[in-house]
Amino acid sequence: MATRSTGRTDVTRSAILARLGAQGPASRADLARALDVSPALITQLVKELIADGLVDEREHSPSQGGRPARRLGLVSSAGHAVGLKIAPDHLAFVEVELDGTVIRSAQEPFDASSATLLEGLGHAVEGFIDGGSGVPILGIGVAIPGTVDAQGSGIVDSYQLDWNDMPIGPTLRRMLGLPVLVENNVNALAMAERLFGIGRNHATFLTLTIGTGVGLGLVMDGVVLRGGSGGAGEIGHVPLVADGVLCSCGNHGCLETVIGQASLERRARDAAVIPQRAGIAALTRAADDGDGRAQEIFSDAGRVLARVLAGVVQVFDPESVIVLGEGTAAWKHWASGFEPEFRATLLPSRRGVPVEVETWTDESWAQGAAALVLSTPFDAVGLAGEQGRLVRSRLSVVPKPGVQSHGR
Amino acid sequence: MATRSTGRTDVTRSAILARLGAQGPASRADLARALDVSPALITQLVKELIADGLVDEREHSPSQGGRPARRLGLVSSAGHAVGLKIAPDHLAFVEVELDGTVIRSAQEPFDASSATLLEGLGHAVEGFIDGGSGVPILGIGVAIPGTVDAQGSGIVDSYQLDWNDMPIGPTLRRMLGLPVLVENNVNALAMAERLFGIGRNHATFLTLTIGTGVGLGLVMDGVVLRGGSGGAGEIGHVPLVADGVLCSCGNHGCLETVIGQASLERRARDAAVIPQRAGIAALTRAADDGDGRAQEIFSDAGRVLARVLAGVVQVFDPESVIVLGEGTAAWKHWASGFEPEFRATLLPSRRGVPVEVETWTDESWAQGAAALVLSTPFDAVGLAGEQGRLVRSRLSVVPKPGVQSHGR
DNA sequence: ACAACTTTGTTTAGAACTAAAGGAACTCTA
DNA sequence: TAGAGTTCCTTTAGTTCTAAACAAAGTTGT
Repeated sequence: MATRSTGRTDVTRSAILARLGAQGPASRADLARALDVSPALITQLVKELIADGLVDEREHSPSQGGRPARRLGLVSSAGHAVGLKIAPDHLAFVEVELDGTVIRSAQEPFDASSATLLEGLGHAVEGFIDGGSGVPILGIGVAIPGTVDAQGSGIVDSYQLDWNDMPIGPTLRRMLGLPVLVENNVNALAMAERLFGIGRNHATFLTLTIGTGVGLGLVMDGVVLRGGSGGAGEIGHVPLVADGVLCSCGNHGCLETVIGQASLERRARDAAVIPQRAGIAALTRAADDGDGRAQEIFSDAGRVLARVLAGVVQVFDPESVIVLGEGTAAWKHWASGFEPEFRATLLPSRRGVPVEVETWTDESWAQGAAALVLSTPFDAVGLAGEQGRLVRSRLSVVPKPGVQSHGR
Repeated sequence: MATRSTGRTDVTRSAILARLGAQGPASRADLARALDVSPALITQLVKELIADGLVDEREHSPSQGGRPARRLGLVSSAGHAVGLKIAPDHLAFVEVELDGTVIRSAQEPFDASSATLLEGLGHAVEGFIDGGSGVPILGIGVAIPGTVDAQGSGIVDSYQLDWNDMPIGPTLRRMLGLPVLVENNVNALAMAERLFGIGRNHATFLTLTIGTGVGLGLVMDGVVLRGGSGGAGEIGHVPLVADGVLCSCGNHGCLETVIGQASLERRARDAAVIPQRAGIAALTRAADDGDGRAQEIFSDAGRVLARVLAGVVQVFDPESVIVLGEGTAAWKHWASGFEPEFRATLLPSRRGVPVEVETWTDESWAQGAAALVLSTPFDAVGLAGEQGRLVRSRLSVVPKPGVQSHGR
């Protein structure tokens, strides 16, 4: 859609902030090149940003053969973002600085099927924010396992949560008076990866998330692809085995029925590799301890995944694949099956595609959610639309540290 | 990467022209909405465009409840584009108007392995242009079966043509003094589809091309995706059969070895459905004439294709799939296997994805190539880069009809 | 037939941005 | 140690675009 143009809001001011936050300190000249604007504009905007207390001048970087650059850094405490991950039985919160570093985090039980879940959710977020540092909150990012309406207003369909047209975005917006960005959890994670993770160095990559299921995030030319109806990346339901096991989606033989967590656990239990009541953690432990049968379960899954993912890499042509999720704890066991099969199945010209594993923590999902907020100043027009503009304006208006003004 | 902004060249002037060309006449208000600029700007730029003879005012459209709109139309003869398709043994040319209509076309034998192929190519294009209508040529689009360097300068690698780092773009640019845009043929076709075909009504869709092989074009949010190294859409080499038939790519059991033209022909010959020396055309005729064995060969292929394509649709979430290529002549036979399998394999929420067949002519490939030129004013910064800017400037400078000035 | 409403198109002041030219601060070469 | 070359940053004048207010040309309701 003939991408936008000038004027209206100060997109570039925010782009500078986002760039400094995401990529670390940089000189004015660096910024001009990176954002593809004239040095003149950077000079002028940086002057304002310094006056506003959002940016400060740091040390000189060594000369590159000419006048040495004066590096600029983000005053990362100038604004914070909150990330929220919604799971069927609990909520996970984080508060992060502009550069993505986690300030604090929390977990809380939650009942996604409760009749009063919307109020409960709102109060939980209020509670988390109130316990905060006093630094103004720019917005709330919410990661959900499911799909969001295309307009990005935050109305959620989720099979896992058993939600249908659930107005998460509108409700939180009304209760909190803050910008709220709702997105599929896998896409949110891809966004975080692009801003703060390995993806920082690639414009076009795939994120593969291994958890209870498998998911795919598609990032092309620096943009997270959402598909026609916000449902891109559903690799878990790629058809694999004709007339295979019945999948939760109603079809038979989806990838998830073969290499999903439940499938691995069942296989392990049937083979008595782990006790009947044990789960994936026990299986991972067994493999770590050298149990050959446990290792084989993972490497078999790796081989299957390899062929499917090779197909996607063939079609999508990414520079890199990044592996994420709770399941990465067992990745080294997956890899023994995955790696040889993956390489052997790729076109010769793609065979060098790196597969990198990102370190995973309990807070990673919520961190991904927070990245939704921090990413908004980045898109010129922006998926984020109205909410993105609100985040931008809050960022620009942020007062000198000290005074707070959340809500409103 | 923080999409660009204002200034520099008159991007929007060209966007107006492209929009009018691609979507037909529209009012000023329509244009403002479509291009996401202010009505004020449209008023001003249209004034200039009318003065330049590139746009004219047409009839009034009926009122929508307020002041009726005065529609604007492109003076489509204001500039032409040339499209060139390169095949191993021949070249196909078309000259099109700004709205994509074909003015004239030509074919010419060609030897892609000749030592003097570059000069030959240049002279062939010169010959075609010189035989033209006298309307200024905005640029040359070249569609090749292979990959182009990421910078878009037009250096080609092609297995089919047996080319390695072949400087098609630089050579033609030097010989002709015109903007030259080189792109993979499948991607060029996707671009044409987006500008002038069924894809006009969808922002996010797949094009499936069936010819000697199968190819995929990915269009998301109106942009043709090229992948990290310009090789996106290689569905022909998705791994399908473990330890299957050896493929030209060096791997075994690629999709192409199962449903590629050569494979169908072999199967038909082995079963004596067609004579030993006959090809796909004979097989199609047999199926058309009611030969059940021929029909089954196609429907079997359709079933296989359905499962692979369902996987891609799962991952990519397009609004629509468009089928193109010489092979569409037999699509109704493919479809009897494809349709039921495709629907049954998709997620319930995707099951309604339309699969539409575009009408196909001998000139379609070259028309796709020409669309490369006509699309350049559309991208804000643009894949097209330098060449796109040149096309834009030629479009703006186009004189009142009459005077010509190609080269230089 | 008149006001109220809607949509289209135009004008004007001002914001966002660029290009071009030049000053500032350093390195390299002779 | 002087000049030539680089890279970084700033200033100035001018372009592209927006926002806001308004004029134009219709439809609809009473």
